[in-house]
Amino acid sequence: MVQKEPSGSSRPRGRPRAYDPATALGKARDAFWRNGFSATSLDDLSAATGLNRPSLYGAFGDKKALYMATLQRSRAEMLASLELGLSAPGPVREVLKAIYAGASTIYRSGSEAQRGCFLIGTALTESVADPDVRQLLDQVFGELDEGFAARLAANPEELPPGADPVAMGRMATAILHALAVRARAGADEASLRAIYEAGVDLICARP
Amino acid sequence: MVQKEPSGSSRPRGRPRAYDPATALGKARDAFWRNGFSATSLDDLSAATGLNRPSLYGAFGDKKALYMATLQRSRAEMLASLELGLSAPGPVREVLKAIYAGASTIYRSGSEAQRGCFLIGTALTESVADPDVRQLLDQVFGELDEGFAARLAANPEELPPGADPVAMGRMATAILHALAVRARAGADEASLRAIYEAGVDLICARP
DNA sequence: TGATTTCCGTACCGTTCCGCATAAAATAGA
DNA sequence: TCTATTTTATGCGGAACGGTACGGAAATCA
Repeated sequence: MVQKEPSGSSRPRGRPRAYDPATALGKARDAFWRNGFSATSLDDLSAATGLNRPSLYGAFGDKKALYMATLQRSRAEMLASLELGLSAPGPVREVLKAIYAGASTIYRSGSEAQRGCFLIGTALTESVADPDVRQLLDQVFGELDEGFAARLAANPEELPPGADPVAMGRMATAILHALAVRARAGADEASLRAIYEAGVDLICARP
Repeated sequence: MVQKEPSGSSRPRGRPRAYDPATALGKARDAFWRNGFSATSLDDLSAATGLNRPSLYGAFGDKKALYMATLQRSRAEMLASLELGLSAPGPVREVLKAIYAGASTIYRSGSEAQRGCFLIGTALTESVADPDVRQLLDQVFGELDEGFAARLAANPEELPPGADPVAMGRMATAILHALAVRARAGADEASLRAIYEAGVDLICARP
C-alpha cells in the first residue's frame, strides 16, 4: 500500500476539528491547577476546555494522560522561563531576584484564589501513588538544580567565599519551592518578596 | 432538671465503643497522607480505621470534618516536635540540623513510597478551593516562622553578622518546606541531608 | 453530486461516591 | 428481668464518576 503524501499545507481529509489542542490543554491545566487532579472531573475539564468528553478523550486520551500532558507542558514552560531568566545580563543577585519575582507573579495568579506552582500544588499530592508523576517531579527538580548551579558556577566571585555552586543551586531551588508552597497557602506579595530577598542575600555575598 | 454527675470513672450508659478515637484518627491520617483528600474515599477510610462508615460519621462528622481533624492533629504534633527540638541544648547549627534530620525521617516514612509532610503533601492541593484549609496552612507556617525566629534571636552571635532573626526564621521554614517537597517527590536521605546541611551553613555563621 | 473520512454531541453503561435510615448488639440502671 | 441508651452493622438511594457506543454533521476528494 503506497503512503500518499498530501501537499504540504493541505488540510487533512475529513471534518476539521473545531478547537486548538494547545489552548485546550492550557484550559485543562487551569482546571487542574485550581482543584488538583483527583478533584477535577471530566465534566469540569469539558466545561473548561469547551470540548465534550468524547472529544477530550480522542484528543488526549484518558484523564491521566491529559494530566501528564499538562505536567509536561508546565515543565517545558518552567524550564524555558528559567533559562531565559538565567541568561539575562547583570549581577547574579539581580538575576535571581528577577527570576523569583517572575515566579511569584505566576504563583499569585488565579481568578479566585492564588494557585502557587502547578507542579508542586497539584502533582505533589499524586506523587506518592503514581510513579510517573513522581519521576517527572524528581526530574524537574534536578533540572532546576542544574540550571541554577550552572549560572552560579559561572560567577563564583559573587557567592560567599568557598561556597559550592552545586549546593547553592539546590538552595536556589529551595527558595523557589518555599515560594510555591506559601503562595498556594495565600501569602501576599510582600511576604513572598521577603522570603526571596532574604534567600538571595544568603546565596550571594554582600556587594 | 438536675444534671446527674456520674462517678468519676464510671462508663457512659449505652454500648461502649469498640475503638479508640485517637488511634482511629491516626489511621485516617495515614490514609489521607498517602493519597490526598480527594482521592481517599470513605470506604478507604473505613478500611484503614476499622470503623464502618456510619461509625466514622458519628465519631468525626463528614469527610471534610475528619480531614480537618487530622490536619489539626498534625499541626499540634508538628509544633510540639519543633518546640522540643528548639529547646535542646547546644549550638544553633546543631539544633537546626537535629530538627531537620528528624523531619527528614518522618518525611521519608511510609509503607510503600515516602510521603513527605502531611500538610504540604495533601492540604496544599485543597488550599485553593477551601479557605479553612488555606487558613490553617497559613497559620502553621507563621507558627513555624515564629518558633525558629525566637530561637535564632536568642543567639544572634551564631548568625551571620547583621542578620535579621525574623528573616532567618523564614529561611529556616523555607528549608523545611524544601525538604517536605523533595521527600514527597522521592528524594533519598542523602539528598535531603545535602539540602539542610547547606541551608544550616547559610543560616548559621561558620564556627 | 456522491463517497469517504473525520469530528462532534447525545445518551448510556457499570461503578463508585457520600450520606443516612433502620435494625441488631451491648452495656447500665431499675 | 426489663427498659433505656449508646454503638455497631447492613444495606439502601440519589448523585456523580470515568469511559464509550453510536448516529448525525462537516469537510475533502473523485
